[in-house]
Amino acid sequence: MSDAVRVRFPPSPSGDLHVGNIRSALFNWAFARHAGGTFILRIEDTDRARSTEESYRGILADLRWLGLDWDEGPEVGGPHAPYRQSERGEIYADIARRLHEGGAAYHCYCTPAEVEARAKAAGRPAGYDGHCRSLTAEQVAAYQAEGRRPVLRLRMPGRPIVFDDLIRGEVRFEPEHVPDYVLVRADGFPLYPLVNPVDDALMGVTHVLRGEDLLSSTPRQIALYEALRAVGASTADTPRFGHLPFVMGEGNTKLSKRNTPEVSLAYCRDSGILPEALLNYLALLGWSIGDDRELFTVDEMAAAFTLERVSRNPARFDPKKLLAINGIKIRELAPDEFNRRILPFLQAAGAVSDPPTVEQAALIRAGGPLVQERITTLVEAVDLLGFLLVDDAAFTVDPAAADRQLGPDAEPVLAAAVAALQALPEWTAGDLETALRAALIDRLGRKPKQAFGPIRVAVTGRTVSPPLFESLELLGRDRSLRRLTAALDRTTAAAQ
RNA sequence: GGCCCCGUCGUCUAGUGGCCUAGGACGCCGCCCUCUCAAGGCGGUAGCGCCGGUUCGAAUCCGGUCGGGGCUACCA
Repeated sequence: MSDAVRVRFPPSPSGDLHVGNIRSALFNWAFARHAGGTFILRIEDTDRARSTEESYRGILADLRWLGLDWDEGPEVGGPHAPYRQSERGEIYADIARRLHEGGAAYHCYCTPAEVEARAKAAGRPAGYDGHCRSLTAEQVAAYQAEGRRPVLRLRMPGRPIVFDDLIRGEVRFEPEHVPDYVLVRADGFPLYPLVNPVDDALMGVTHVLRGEDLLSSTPRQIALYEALRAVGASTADTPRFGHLPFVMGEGNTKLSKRNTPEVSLAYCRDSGILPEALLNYLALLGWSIGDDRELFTVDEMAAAFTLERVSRNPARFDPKKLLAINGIKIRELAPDEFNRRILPFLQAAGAVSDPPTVEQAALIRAGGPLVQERITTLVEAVDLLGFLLVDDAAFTVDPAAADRQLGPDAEPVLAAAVAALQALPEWTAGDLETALRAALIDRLGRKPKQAFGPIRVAVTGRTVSPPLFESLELLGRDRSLRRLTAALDRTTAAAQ
């Protein structure tokens, strides 16, 4: 028996990946990479009503976007294919039959209502009472004559189940709290409590790292592993279990897209969160690298990842901190890389063609560094660079910005600016600054704020922009002057 | 209700009996820089849920209590 680490991430394709899922995928991935083990992706889509092909494709795309590569699973294959449970129906049917024939599981004809009624009548807590554990042939015949169809239940061992949780330590369950449970529905549909451990066993999973919501189902899975071995359906050792703390929403609420859109990976991607930032932030939710450090790459995380440093407390998801880390990661990008990353956002906004023209590419190359340190998410690059990239015909001045900066007061400023700039021999940031300071501050006596505000709005259309003189240089003499005179005309007209 | 898990600044965390008058980060507040917005620099705010016990000594160990969460399906 090899001691190589094998872990898995088993999402259900019934929606977008959210930060809770991703954190779980990340920890499994890091654990596998740290140990030089295998990271398996398995799609739990037995529930056809809730599973969609779209979601399935989305999950693969999301994991690739994040850079969490899997060694076995859909599209990459592996020795235990197929890795989609919807394609493994025969395997589950066979295992169920062997569990039944081997006596580890039995047919139960009780309806849920009957089970509940008996528990209530006996004053016991809800749960199955083992009623059908040893039915006689006559009783079975009678039930069948009634037209009842049985579910398959696992026969739980009548002893405490104790296991050493990798994160929480020893956890113990007494037999009366873990009743016989359903493996296969009356219509033959195999349930999660069967298929999940069966696949783990068949795929040789050695460590199960998952959310703590599954802690109380662990004794049932341990019992199933034992049953599988008892009937000769598997020789796999029971894996080690480790239960990760929850990732919760704000307050003490559950994670929800309603109050916190950032929990959705799709939202993060579309708003310009970097995958490396999302991963770095999520790593902090329930794990620490130590040494008062919290910025690192996924590879550094994998190198350092151990379960001893996983926390037992639930963590609140904090979009503010995600954004803070995103800003840092954006600033860490090499300039070319930064420009490459903002391109899709500029294109989506219609500011740049696909592919960009030579002129657009040059403007992005020159303008990128001006905005890199002033944005928190990549979409914001559109707001800051848009004035530079749009056609003159499409250029507009934000009305609120015009109200604030292009009133009657602005007229002399704009007039002086136009005059000074028309005469300027060299159109460079340095010369532009010298000329404008001389014209507006020295000669007109304006404060810098009052001097440059109107020019900024006239030229960029906004009160917030990249540094003014560099912006003017990039925009070029003709376009700048045209915008300044347009603004001047406007203030003049308004004054009359 | 029963069973299980958890409890350090608002939030994420460091802390594994003396290095803790509890460290870092985000947030927030103030100041500096400054053509806007950022970035950056400096400073500040704020925490061991509570009660007992063990010990020379407890955020750290034990018990209890209170609080939060999960599970208790023929969902996953």
